[in-house]
Amino acid sequence: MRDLANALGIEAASIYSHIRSKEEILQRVCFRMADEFFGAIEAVKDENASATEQLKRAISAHVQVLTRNTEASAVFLQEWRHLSEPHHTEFLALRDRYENYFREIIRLGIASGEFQVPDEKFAVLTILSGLNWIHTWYKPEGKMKPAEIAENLSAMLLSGLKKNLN
Amino acid sequence: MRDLANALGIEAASIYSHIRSKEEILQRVCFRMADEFFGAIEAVKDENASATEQLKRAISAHVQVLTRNTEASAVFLQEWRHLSEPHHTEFLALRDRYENYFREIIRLGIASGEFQVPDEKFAVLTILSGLNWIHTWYKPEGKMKPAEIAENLSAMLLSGLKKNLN
DNA sequence: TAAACAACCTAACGTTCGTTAGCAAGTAAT
DNA sequence: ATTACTTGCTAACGAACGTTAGGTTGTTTA
Repeated sequence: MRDLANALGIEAASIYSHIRSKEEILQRVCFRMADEFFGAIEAVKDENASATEQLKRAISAHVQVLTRNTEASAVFLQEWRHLSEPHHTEFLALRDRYENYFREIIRLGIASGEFQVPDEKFAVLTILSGLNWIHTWYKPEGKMKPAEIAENLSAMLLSGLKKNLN
Repeated sequence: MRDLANALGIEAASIYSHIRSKEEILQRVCFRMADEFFGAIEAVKDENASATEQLKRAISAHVQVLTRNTEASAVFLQEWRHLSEPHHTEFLALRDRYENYFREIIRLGIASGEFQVPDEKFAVLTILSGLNWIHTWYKPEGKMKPAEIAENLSAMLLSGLKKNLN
């Protein structure tokens, strides 16, 4: 709190004119980011597109949110564990719902014959882990732009490392 | 420290008969795990195998270490940031060296025509992110065994989601 | 058998933590 | 013009933190 106050140029105690507690900050960051992720993914939702196309768009949306808010994303991805009840439970429910977006796409892709996957849930976890690692190395001033990152990720996750003989 | 002492059934102050400081525990865990990872990957090293085979073995070795030490792995993957100098710098150097193992395999695979990759460093990061996410959901009593996890990960990372038309 | 050491204890240290109480000044609403 | 609200302040609270000092007891080592 004293560090935060210092960064704001005010006294630690003054923070409490704006928030009720330290945990409230955590809650706000976590649930605002959840909103951002849902907003982004819902904006690119398109029932008529192929599973491949849907997945590409979802990945792109996710990467955009992640790179636009690197610090809040780090909190969202790592610090939600420290949420107190009932927020902890609520957060996990939201995360599940978000994962289900991806799961639906995978399911659709399997049904349409586009995808071939060892395990559905496992596939989603691996995809999201690849996406969620970005915040640890992404730098806005780096040479790889968000759109390019999304493209590369889509390529790797869809086609893998193996040389494509098409 | 008091929590740790409680778990050990002794007083907090008694811990200091065994260690110099709290940070020493962090250092020991981090560098012991680094040893484990290096040991595992060096044990499966085989210059004569194909890049595909080498990558599969490296992934398997990594997953084995990760699942055999879930809690220490969490520390190794997340808490190294809190290492003080010079250990912080030393740790990063080790991590770089470890990533280079994978990078070499990718390079080899590109040279041999086995792999096709948008960006070499990016590929390694995505692979390792997929591996290092495991500790957040893996349960020894779960139905997916380490060997199976490694196999699924290899399949996903090598071939991607797309249906293989071989 | 004496000395050294290991592993624990109790008591307490100084610091940092999140937070509250109470007050002052500026701004907005009635 | 009075009231109420906002945003900041100083001072301080109790709790928790990592750690040290100094002592006791049992086990090794010389």
